[in-house]
Amino acid sequence: MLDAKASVKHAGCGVAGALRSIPVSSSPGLNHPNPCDQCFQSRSCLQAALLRDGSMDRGGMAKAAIRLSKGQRLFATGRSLDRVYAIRAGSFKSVLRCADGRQQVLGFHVSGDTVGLDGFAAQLYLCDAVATEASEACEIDARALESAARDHPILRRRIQSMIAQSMMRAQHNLLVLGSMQGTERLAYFLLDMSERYQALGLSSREFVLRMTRKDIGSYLGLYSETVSRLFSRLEQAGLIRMTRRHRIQIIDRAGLAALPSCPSAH
Amino acid sequence: MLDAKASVKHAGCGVAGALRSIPVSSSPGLNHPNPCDQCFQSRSCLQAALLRDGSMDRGGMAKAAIRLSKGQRLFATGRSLDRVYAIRAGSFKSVLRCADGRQQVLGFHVSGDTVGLDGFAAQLYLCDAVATEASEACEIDARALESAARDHPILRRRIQSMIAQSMMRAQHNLLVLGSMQGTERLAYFLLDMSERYQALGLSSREFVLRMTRKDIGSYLGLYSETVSRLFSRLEQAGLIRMTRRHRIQIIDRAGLAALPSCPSAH
DNA sequence: CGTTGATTTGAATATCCTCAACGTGCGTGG
DNA sequence: CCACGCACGTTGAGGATATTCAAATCAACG
Repeated sequence: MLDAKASVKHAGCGVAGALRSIPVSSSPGLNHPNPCDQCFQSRSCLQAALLRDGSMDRGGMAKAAIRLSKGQRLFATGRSLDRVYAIRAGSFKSVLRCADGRQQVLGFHVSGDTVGLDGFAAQLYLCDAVATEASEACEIDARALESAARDHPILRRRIQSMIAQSMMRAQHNLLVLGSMQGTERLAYFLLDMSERYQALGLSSREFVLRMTRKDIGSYLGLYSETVSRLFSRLEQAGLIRMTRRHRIQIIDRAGLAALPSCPSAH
Repeated sequence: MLDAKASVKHAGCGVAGALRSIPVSSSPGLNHPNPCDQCFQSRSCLQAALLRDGSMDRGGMAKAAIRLSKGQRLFATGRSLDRVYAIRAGSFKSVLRCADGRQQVLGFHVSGDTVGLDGFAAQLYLCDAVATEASEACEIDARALESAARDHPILRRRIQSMIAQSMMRAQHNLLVLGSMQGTERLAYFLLDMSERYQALGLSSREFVLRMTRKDIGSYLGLYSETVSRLFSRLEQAGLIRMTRRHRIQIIDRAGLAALPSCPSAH
């Protein structure tokens, strides 16, 4: 059922895959871009739960959706968590903000992801969620979700599974920042994004990175100039190709996965 | 009630304090080294919950305690989570293990801490817990705990609060690894440990680090040689004093907190 | 009291940061 | 529609920081 070794992986071993390998959930996220009859019946996805709950009517998904332009925040660190959000279109970043102005990008989120769940236990948003392009998200009332989860074990386990994913992702990223060097971190990032786009039914070989070099840098613990240089180096090595700066084509997936890795890694 | 800015801090601002500032919990951990009548009455601590539950009798805490020698594991990554552990004596490290042998120390735990809770949502241990010295831990049955939590809102919120703490700690450490340089990371580590010992009623000014330089290095994303050099530099700067290599004395707390910080930090 | 593993220190090197200049693409408004 | 401004991205050079390999020192333990 569960391969202990497979549940913790790293660049090239498939992060998204590993995160998905915890029991319970078979699909990448709780949300379908379009809620389907099947999930409505099984009450296994967030939309279905809310439909049941009456807080959102069947055909009226769009009514509950919020539109955000680039740079707008979905929620802010420290605020009381009253809603979580299902991303319907576009993309977001999670940002941890320090009192002294320092920032750390904790993650990126695309259509189908749910954001805010990492603060579910704390009942507080643990970070800011900022749109990295014009985006659309669907509000989900946290109380309604909690009560729906109480009644429906499947939904409850799904939510648990998603919270667990954010925990595992955070811990895995600690490994990335703590024991990989720049090139490897970037490769890990690209392969991770590739897998996530694939999980969305999009191409895993070619995709557009919606975030800035600076955001990638923050996420990977590097400066934007370094990120830029590493992109160039990967391109020169024939592992990727870039067009118009944000469109990435992965040429040699295996090459990315098997970069000159740190020998001992601390 | 809650200061949003205070809930995310960094080196020198008091990590442990920040982590404690989430609502619900007033004390640093769920466990008292010695369960008291008060907490038995309020059913607000783990021991009390288990006493109530009958899985552990009042005076018999020691009977349920496990003794581990240095290097032994309390649990292993990927295993099904059936127990969490309250540390009664000694200290542990959490280690994330990669399929390729790479390791990352995720955190250190001392007496009074509870380990394993980060995997509660996943129902899997997300990391290894390894004793860094001869230690003693108290088994807590996860099912019993869950059912006790169902009946007692106070206990439930305590557990939620502890899970939230491990999430916040992981995310905060991402900021440390992602946007601080070596000296600052080490200072952050020392101040964090200092606060944690203080929370235990021990001296915050002088304490013994039970882990190796290599473990500290892994935790901070540095090599053990670098850690050693940074210790020496802090000592030469008059900020700390070291005796017998592991006993640390903090001379100038403010100086540690206000190190030449990264100007822009990505 | 000697062995062993951990720690410290040194020197050379690699990596990454920093500052600076320049190029590119995008959106705005003329 | 084009020109302009502006934010973002790329590239270069030099310097700071951390790694790597090597050797010496220290402390704990049998």
